[in-house]
Amino acid sequence: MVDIESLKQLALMGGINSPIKISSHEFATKLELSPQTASRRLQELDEEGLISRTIHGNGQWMTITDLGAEVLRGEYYTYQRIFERKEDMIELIGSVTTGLGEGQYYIVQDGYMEQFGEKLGFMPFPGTLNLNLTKESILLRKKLDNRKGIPISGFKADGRTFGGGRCFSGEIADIRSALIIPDRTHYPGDIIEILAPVNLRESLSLADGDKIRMKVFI
Amino acid sequence: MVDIESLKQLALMGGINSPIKISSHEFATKLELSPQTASRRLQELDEEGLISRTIHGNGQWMTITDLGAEVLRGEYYTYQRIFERKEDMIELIGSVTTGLGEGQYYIVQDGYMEQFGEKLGFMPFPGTLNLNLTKESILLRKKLDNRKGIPISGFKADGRTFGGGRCFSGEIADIRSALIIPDRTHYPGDIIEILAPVNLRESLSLADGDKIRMKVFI
DNA sequence: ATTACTAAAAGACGAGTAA
DNA sequence: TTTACTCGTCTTTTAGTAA
Repeated sequence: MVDIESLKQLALMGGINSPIKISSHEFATKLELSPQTASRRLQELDEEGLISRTIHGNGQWMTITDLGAEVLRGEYYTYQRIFERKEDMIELIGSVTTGLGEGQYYIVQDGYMEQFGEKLGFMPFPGTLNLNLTKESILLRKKLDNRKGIPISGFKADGRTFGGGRCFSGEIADIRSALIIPDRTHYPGDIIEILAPVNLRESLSLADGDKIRMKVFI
Repeated sequence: MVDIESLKQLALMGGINSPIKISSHEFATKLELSPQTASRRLQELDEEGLISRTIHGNGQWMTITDLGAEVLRGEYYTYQRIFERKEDMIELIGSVTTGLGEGQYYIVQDGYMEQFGEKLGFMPFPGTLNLNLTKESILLRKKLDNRKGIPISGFKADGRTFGGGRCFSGEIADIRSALIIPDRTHYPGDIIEILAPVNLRESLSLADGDKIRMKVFI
């Protein structure tokens, strides 16, 4: 179990962008803990790669690593999910289908992955799950057409252009996931592409044709 | 220490607005804990008044109480503070002064209090701390004039009208606080009114004339 | 003053069990 | 099936201490 509490405290002290100097004793006071425990917690965060430290005789300088920031951001997004849960939530139902295999090529691009990590709060498994929507869901899905969603910017890399798109947060069988809609989509409206932190096909033991429902927050 | 982890999980399951039915075993699975521990954690949350339950033979219905939601929201705002920390932060310096005593009358109005709780993430102590700004700080404060801040809407109650205003989150001596600026202020620009979850005068042992600095996120 | 070790005290967990 | 108790075990914390 990650000691999110200590990490959060360090972030509040400003350690997320720049190194901060702090002694175990100071830190202990903040957390209402003994200096020994504070010291040990910092050691543990260090060992887990969530912070990096340089220790001096009179304290230690530390920064929250990218990994640490990612953990905190994930936590932040969890709360966002709790409190920003829109009244409007649609439930799309569709059957699992095998896409053109293009999805993977696109989403693994650094230019996309970075944005996903930052804006969705998770690093997607490098592949999308495609659902062939039912007729009712196709109509429901259209609601998304005039929603902003979470914008993903286009970029240039390897001498070519990658287009932008929009994401919508959601859940599949309680797994946090996101629907991604490219701005210039080549898919008709009856197929959706889904990102998740895990391989949904494996995690949920899905095969082509299986029906599954996805909650989408709009 | 509050078991924020369990509370968060319940919120994710939807317990924040409506009662949810769940068994210790289900809950244990989610949290990767034994049913015994899950059961005990729910008991504790109940005893602390963070959730309320009605227990049946085959599970229990529970809702997160207002107190519980407040705790979670506080957590949410903490992360907001970490991640939405604006580059722009100003530090206002001023000396403690006794206001006209009007502040209290206004802010205790339900119409305001509800908004404070929701938008600031804390329930303010029913009274404001007034600071008489230094010359430099008066200039700095003007930066806020063209910032949106956190809008507080006006309302009608008891047959009269209460005006709106803007708040700016900040910190005084590490205590989360907020500066409040009424839309139609009667104060000149050299005095600011500060809200905090505690009585700042007492907590910080302040007397009139004491100099103190407040960080304001703009 | 630090950090961080060891060992004792405190607390959390989960198996077993009753209702 | 539940919830929730007791109790042994394991984990975490803190006091004491060294560097």
